[in-house]
Amino acid sequence: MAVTLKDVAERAGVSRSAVSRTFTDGASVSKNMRSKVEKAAKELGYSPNALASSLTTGRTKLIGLVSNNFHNPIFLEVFDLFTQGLQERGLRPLLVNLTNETDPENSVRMLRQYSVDGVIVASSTLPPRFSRAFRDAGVPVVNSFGRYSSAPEVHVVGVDNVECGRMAAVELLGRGYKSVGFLGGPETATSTQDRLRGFGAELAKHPDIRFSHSFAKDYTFVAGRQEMQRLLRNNPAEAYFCGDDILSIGALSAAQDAGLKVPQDIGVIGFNDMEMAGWENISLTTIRQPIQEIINASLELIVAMLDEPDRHPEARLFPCTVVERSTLRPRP
Amino acid sequence: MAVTLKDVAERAGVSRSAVSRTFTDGASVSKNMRSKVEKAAKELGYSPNALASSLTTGRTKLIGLVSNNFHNPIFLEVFDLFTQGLQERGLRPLLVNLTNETDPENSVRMLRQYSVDGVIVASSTLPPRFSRAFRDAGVPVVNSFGRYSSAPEVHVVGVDNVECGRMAAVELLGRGYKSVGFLGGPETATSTQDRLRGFGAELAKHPDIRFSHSFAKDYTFVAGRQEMQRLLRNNPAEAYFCGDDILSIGALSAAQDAGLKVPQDIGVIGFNDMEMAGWENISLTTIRQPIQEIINASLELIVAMLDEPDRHPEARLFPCTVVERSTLRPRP
DNA sequence: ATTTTACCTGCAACCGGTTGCAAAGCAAAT
DNA sequence: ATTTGCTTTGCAACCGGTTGCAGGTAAAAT
Repeated sequence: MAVTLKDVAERAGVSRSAVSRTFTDGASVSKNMRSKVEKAAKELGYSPNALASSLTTGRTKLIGLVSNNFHNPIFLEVFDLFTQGLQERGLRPLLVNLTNETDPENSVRMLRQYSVDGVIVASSTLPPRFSRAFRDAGVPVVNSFGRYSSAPEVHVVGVDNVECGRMAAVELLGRGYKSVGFLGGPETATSTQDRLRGFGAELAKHPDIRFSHSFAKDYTFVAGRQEMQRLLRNNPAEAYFCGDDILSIGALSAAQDAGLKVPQDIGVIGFNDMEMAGWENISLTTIRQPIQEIINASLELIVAMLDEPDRHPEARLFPCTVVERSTLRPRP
Repeated sequence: MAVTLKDVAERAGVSRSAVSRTFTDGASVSKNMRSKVEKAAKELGYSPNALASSLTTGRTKLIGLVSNNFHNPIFLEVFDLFTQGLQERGLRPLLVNLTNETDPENSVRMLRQYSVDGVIVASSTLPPRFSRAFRDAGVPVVNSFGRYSSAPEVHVVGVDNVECGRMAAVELLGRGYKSVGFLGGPETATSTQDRLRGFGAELAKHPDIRFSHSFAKDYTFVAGRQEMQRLLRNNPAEAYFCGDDILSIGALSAAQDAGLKVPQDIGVIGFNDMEMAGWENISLTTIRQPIQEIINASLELIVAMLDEPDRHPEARLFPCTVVERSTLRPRP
């Protein structure tokens, strides 16, 4: 069916090695030989079998792209950028959906069967034991959007969530809100914990400000809306820092239904700056996470690890910025 | 590094073939042998290399998941369902991002290098020459969300867009709108053309109804908003059938900015029924595309083609349904 | 006890490439 | 003309599995 090395070799009247060499760069082939082989290859429509070559080279150029986050539109952007970035570098993403998967062993096996050269874990909610399991299996790992740790076990690329929490607090304080709330994502997500910590730390400097916090069940519209509805029933704060933009939009919807005007009656600041946040009918003030930079750095790291698998784990953190739109009242 | 068949064979004191056979089902192995091998395998942490075995079996269990649509949140659902479905069937998705790719040859080469067993083209906007190129390369193809044709060149799974256009028209007429518009996606997309055709065909039966049509540049919020802004400047229709939900939301945002009340002053019906359409702050009346069914059928077809590559191409179409929410006025 | 049958197992070749090694080719240097 | 040194080429072994075939073994049939 498919045309192989041998076919090309026979057609060109040369050895199989010669054909192989013309298709691996850095190999020593004469001009003459190369053109002969290329001619034959073109005539037959040959393209080398990456899987077969991986057997001897030990490189598949396959990268596991692992996530459990298939409900947050921001991850569509993430997948887009990752797949394009990998393609540009001659790598191919093998997508692994870890929704409902709790056993790291299982996913490790799945990826090892395909001898991936590396794994990118793109998730802020996947427990660290997954990344660890990949690392223990000897596969290079980068955890994108993962938790920063001063002694990272695997490469981590993302933002400093503690700092982001602080930033949100500063922003709210700067606008003169006297009572603020943290409406976080799932309490178990480390990103949530970290942001709350930063948020709380900043507010601790201002004991006159009333400060409360609570958590939504997931990073979803419904969860954000429900939690805000609950909050509104009982002496709500003047402004909330929400766990992400989707939660914010849910919260805004609850506020709107309650007849509250934004930003006059209640303020909201989100997190991520997903595309939707900029839509005119939403116009969410939010903290922008530099996705493109995070992804570029992740790709850079994973590529670097291909040559240097035992590279010492590092954390690369990028600063976030406040994107002002219409859901916080102006500074006094 | 990795533990191989040979290692297990040596440890168990048996031949390599024996090990191979215990891991391929349907092979003839005695109970005794099996337990010996499994013991050794477990002790060494062996799992077979799928790529190596693909060399002889001709099966990689890799399926190319090809799309150019990384900006429409509905596709996150699509990817979610496809990846889960493939995983459940023991297949792995190799994701290919065809954004900005115009040359089918190139993508064929990419997938052939990895000897994918099949390709799922998940896109309503990718030109048919891509699917055709895969088919010509001898790779089983299913085109999901593709255009229905009475003589399909490849397997197509989706909806009857002509019928959907008709359905939208019936719905608008039923609500007593006297002037209606079609605000389509890119004119070049076949799905757009088909829906317009169905929409127009139904309206042709009602010459008293004013009917106009125009196209947005992409299936995006911005494009929908812009096009609606343009329409509003010049004697707009009473209700519009938009190319998809994202366009609808953009259009609604323009209407809202113009001070129009929905559904009193203007009506909108969308297409897809993406998650967001159900959000309370959007509450879009729309035509639901049965995504889950489309994806299940696509998976069924691709799996069937693995055993029967020359299966005659067929089209599987699913009926759409109107999901009533709040953007069309009630029936008289 | 002998033959038949069914089931297991190992050998060795093969899948489609890669690569170390040695021989061959060639040009420059002596 | 011979030597030297570099480049090019083919041979053959190998990567990690699979599989047709033949020989071996044990159970069933005679």
